Amino acid sequence: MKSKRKALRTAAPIKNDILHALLNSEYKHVHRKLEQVDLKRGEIIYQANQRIKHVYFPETAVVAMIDTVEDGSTVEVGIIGHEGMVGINVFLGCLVTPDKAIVQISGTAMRMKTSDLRKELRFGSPLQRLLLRYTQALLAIISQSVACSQHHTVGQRLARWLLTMHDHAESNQFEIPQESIAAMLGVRRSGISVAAGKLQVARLITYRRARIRILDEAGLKKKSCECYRYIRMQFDGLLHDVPRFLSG
Amino acid sequence: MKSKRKALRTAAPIKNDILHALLNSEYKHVHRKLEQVDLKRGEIIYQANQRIKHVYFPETAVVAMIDTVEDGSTVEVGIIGHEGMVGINVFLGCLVTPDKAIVQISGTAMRMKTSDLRKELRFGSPLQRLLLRYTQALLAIISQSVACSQHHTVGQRLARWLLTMHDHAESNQFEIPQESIAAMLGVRRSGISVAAGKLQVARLITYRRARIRILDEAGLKKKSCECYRYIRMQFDGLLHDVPRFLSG
DNA sequence: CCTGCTATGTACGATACCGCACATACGTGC
DNA sequence: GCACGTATGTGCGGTATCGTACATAGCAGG
Repeated sequence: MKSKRKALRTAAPIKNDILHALLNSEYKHVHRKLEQVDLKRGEIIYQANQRIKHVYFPETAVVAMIDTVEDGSTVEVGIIGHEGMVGINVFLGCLVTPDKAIVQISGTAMRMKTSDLRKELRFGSPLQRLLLRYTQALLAIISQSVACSQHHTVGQRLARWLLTMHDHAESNQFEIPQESIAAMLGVRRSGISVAAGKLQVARLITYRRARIRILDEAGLKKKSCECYRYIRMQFDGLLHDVPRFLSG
Repeated sequence: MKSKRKALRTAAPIKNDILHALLNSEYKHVHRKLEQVDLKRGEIIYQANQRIKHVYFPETAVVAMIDTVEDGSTVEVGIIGHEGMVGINVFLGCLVTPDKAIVQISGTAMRMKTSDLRKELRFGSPLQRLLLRYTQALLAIISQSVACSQHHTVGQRLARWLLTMHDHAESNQFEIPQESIAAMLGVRRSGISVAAGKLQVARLITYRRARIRILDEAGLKKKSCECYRYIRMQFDGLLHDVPRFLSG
């Protein structure tokens, strides 16, 4: 088992969980349609209502899905890292994306043409099962976001966001200006400045010119709303067959 | 009455859009697993984190999906009427529901055992395609709800909610106390009282002891945020093969 | 009729966040 | 070192909403 995986990895280390979970043979098949790309922070992968050309399986990159309302205000509806896929709408049968997708943390991703994904989605395939399950997690997380933006304070939400980003970055340091965080939470930049300032005096983070360092994860969890744990639980559930899920 | 209902069921009038969209032969097959039930306003169909025993295809009933946060506050994350199915998580491969489902408008629904649905979900079946597509719409609507609760006022959101409910109820009168509306929007009851009062003096609605009547739909649309149109568009898209979707 | 429950209207201080403006700090390129 | 663009800190009046409390109104039952 271990050696098998290792062998596969030496050939081509698979850093995306969905791709990694494919059976060996299936992956070998899918792999030919994949192409590795570098994604840079700020890069816009999808514009709202644009036709989707590729879906992306992030490896080290982290991508945010963003909704924009008529007055130009924005809010993040979901975050996608190595556990998921960007472009779930293709899987659900839609050719355009309702929201914008933007790279939050630079890194690599594997991408595949929309048409190729559709071909790979043979009914009953492991890939299809994995994507159904990922959709389930995404739905749960987005639902929780509705409650979160309605009931939790900017301070709580900032802590939650930092923790989630920290998990995805797999580093306790990453780069992002307050302006961007404000756009994600749908609040003023100065609101983030104040909230981040409080976390800083509490010695939970340091923030210096777009470079954030997490100092005290446990402390941040205390400041954060329950949504962090909830989101974490959803993502963790994807990695192993928890009994709540059908094994398929 | 019983014989009449039986006759109705065999004859045809299928009031749920998903069931209705099934090919004739497929529906005949599925139909044997369906059972019509009456749902009363306030009835709780699912409790959060409970195992799902049945999925529901509303006919005249309208059901809300509700998220509850730790301090007990609630918010509606989605609304399901004759266009959809309650229990989409089963379809996505999960045996429990993350949120509560409660009947908002009394009426009928067809229901099916979870296990039966899973059997019917042969890969590639029309039912599966319809549910994938419905999931897509649901995802889009919930995403929009995140933006809505973040950026729009209670007044706008109330107007949006009334319009959406009005569409689902297919009547310009329905019953619901302000307390429930407040729980849906995640605000205080008195906030609804004030906002509804404004709509009343503007002669857009009348509100008398839980009985709401829509007087001026066009006027309400003007007060409402864009989210109404957006949600409406998503639901309408389910009914016909819009080019954005794969016909597949 | 009175009683009691539910639904609604209203008021008021507290607060979180907004919109905006401005000053300051950092970092890059010259 | 200096200039400039970007990032951050801070302040202040304005407003939406909160939390709470209380009064009234409609309705059902005895």
